[in-house]
Amino acid sequence: MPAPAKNKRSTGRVTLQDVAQAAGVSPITVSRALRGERAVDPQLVERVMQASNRLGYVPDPAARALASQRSNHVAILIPLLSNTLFVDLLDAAQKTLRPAGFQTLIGVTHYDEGQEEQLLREQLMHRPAGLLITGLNHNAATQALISRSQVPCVHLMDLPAASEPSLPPSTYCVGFSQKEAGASLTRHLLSSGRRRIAFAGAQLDPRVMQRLYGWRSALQAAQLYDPTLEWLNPASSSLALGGTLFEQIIGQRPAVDAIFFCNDDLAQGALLAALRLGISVPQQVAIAGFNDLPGSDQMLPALTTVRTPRAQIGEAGATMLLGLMRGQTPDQPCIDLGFEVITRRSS
Amino acid sequence: MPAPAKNKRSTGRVTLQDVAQAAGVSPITVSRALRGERAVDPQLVERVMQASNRLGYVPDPAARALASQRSNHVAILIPLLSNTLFVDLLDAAQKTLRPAGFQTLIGVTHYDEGQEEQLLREQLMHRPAGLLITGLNHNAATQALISRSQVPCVHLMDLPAASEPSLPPSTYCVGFSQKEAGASLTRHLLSSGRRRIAFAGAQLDPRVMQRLYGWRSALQAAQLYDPTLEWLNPASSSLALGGTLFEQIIGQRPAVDAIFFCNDDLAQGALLAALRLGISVPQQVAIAGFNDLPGSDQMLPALTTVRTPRAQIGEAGATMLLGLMRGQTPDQPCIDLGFEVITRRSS
DNA sequence: CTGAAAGCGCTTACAG
DNA sequence: CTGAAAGCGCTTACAG
Repeated sequence: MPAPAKNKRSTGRVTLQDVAQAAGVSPITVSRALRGERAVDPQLVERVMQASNRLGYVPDPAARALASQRSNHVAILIPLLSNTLFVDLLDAAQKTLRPAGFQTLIGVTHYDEGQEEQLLREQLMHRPAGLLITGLNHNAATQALISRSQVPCVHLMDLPAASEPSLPPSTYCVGFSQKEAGASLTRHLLSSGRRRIAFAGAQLDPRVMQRLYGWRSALQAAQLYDPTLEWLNPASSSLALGGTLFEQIIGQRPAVDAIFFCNDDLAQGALLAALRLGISVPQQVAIAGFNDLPGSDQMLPALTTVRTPRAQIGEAGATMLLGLMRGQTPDQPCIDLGFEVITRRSS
Repeated sequence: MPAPAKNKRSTGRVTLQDVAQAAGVSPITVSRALRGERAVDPQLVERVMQASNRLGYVPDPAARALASQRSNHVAILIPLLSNTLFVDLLDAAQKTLRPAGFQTLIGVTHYDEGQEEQLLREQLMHRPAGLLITGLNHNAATQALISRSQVPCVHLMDLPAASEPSLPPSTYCVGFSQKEAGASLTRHLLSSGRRRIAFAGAQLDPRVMQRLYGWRSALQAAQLYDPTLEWLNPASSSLALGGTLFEQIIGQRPAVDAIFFCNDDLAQGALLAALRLGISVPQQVAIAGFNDLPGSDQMLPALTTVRTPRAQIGEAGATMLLGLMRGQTPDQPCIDLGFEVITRRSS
C-alpha cells in the first residue's frame, strides 16, 4: 500500500528512499546493495532485499540513466527485418541480452547508409550501454559517431579480410568469412563436375559482394572464371526476382550448368521457375543458394546451400558485448564462427 | 566547441542551460520553445532555435522522462518475429512512430502468456508513452498491468466479435474479422464446387481459432460441416509441418477435395508435398492458405489465399495511438480494415 | 507571455 | 563498510 501523495509532484511510486526508510539504512546503501556494487554488509543486503520485495520496489531506469549517464539499452542496427537471417540474429541477441537486464533498441537501416547514420544518432541520444551493428563497412560519419560515443560496439556477420585496409583499432566482430563461404560452395559445385557456373546476386550489399569475390577466386583457381557469367541486380532479394534471374540466365546462356544464388530466396524462386519451365534440376543445371533459410530443405529438389551460424553469431556477439560493457577486454577481437556447405538434391 | 568540464560531475554535453544562456532567456522558456508547448513569443522561439542549432543541442531523454514521468518509448508486443506477418506489422508501426519522435521497444512473446506478462512488466518500467499489443485476448495479469499503468494502448490484428464477453471499456483496436475471413475463404471453396473441405491449423493461437470458427460456420450454413475434417496441431507453423499435415490428411481421408491451411507457410509446404507425391492440385484437391505471404504467388500452382492488411493495421494502429498519446479520443474505438480473398490456381 | 524555485529518483565523488 | 551532500538535465506547479 503506497503512502498517499504528500506533495505536489509526488508520483506515488515506491522509491529508493522508501526502501531505505523501511530497511533502516541510507538510500545509497540500498542502491549499492541492490546493484551488488561494492561491498555491503551481508546482513544489510538481506534487510534491504526484504524491504525492497515487501514494498514492490522497481528501480526507475530514467533516474538511473540521468545519474549515471548510462542506460540499460543496447542498440542494434540491422539492414532488414524481412530476411530471416537478421531476425535470427536479433532473436539470439535479445535472448542473451534480456536476462542480463538490457532492453534492445532496434534500428532497421534498409541497407541505406544515410538511414543507418540517422538511426544511430537517435539511438545514441538514449546513451545506450552497448551497440551491435551488422557488417564491418560503414560510412565515415557512422564510424565517427561510434568512436566518439565511446559506446562499446560489436560488429556482426562479417570478418575483416586478411588484406583489409586497416580497420580502426579495437574493432570487435563476430561472424564468418563470407568470401571463403562463397568460394567453398563454388568448389563444391566444381568438384561435382560443373564447369560453367554462374553467380546471381541481388541487393549487392557488402556481404553479397564478398560471396561474389569468393566465387570468382574459386573459378579463377580452376581456370574457369568467365566474367560474363555474373548476374548482378541491385533490387531486393525475393523469390520472384530469383525466378526472373533464372529465366534470364537460362535464356541467354543455355550452356550454364550451375547457378550460385547469393541468397536462398532467390534460389527457391529459381527452383520454382525451373519446375514451371520444365527444366530439370540438377540434371540440366545445378542450383545452389546461401543461408539455408526456412523452406530450402522442402523444395523440389531440396536446395544445396551454405548454412550460416547467425543465431550463434547473435549470441556470441551479445556475449562479447556484455563483457565489453563490464570493461573486460575479449581474448580476441574477432571470432570466426565458420559455415557449412549443405549438399542436397539440387546440385 | 563545448566548454571544458568545470565541476566533478560535468558531462560536457550541451544542456538546456547552455542554450538559455546563449539565447538570453530562462531555461524554462527554452524548454517550452523547443517543445512548442504553450505560447512563447515568436521572436524568442526564433532566438532559441538558432542558439540550439548553433550549439548542437540534443535533449536528454532520461532527464525528460524523469521530470515528466513519461518517456518517448512506445512498447510493442508481438508473438513472433519469424512470421512475415508480424514483421510487416512492426515495420509499418515503426515507420509511423519514428517520425513522430518515438522509439520502439519490441517484446517478442512467442505466444506465451507468461512471457507476455513478463515482457510487459519490463517495458512498463520504462514508462512508455504508449503501447501496441497483438490480439485482444490476454491473461488477467496482463490486462491489469495495462489498465493500471494508464498507458494508452491499441490492440492489433483482431476485432471484438459482436458476441464478445464484454471487453474492458475503452479498448481500442485495429484489425479485421479473422472469423469472417475464414468464412469467406471457405465460401469461395464451396462456390467453386468443393464439398469435403478440411481445415488444417497449427500454433492454435486465438486468431487461428477464429479462422477455424469461420470455416465451421460457413460449412454449417452449407450443411457440410464434418468435425472429423479438423486437423489441429499446436506445433509452430512451418513448411515442413504443412507437408506432414497434407500427407496425413490425404492418407487418411482421400476423399477430401479441398484443404484450408490456417497460414501460407503450411499451404506452401503442402503444395511442395503434393508435387513430391504426384498429387495434382487443384484437380484432385484444392489448397488454400492465409495471409498471402511472400512466395505464395510463386508456388506451383500459385496459392489461393487471403490477403491481410497487416501493414495498414500497423500504420493505422500507430496513428490511433499517436492520437491517444496526445489525449485525443478516436471517433471510433475499433477500426475494421477488412481482408481480400485472392483466387489463384491452387483452387 | 515569462521566470524562480523545487523536484523527478537515482548515482557519483568525497569523507570517515 | 556506510553515509551526507551534491548533482545528473530536464519539467511541473505556482506566481506574476
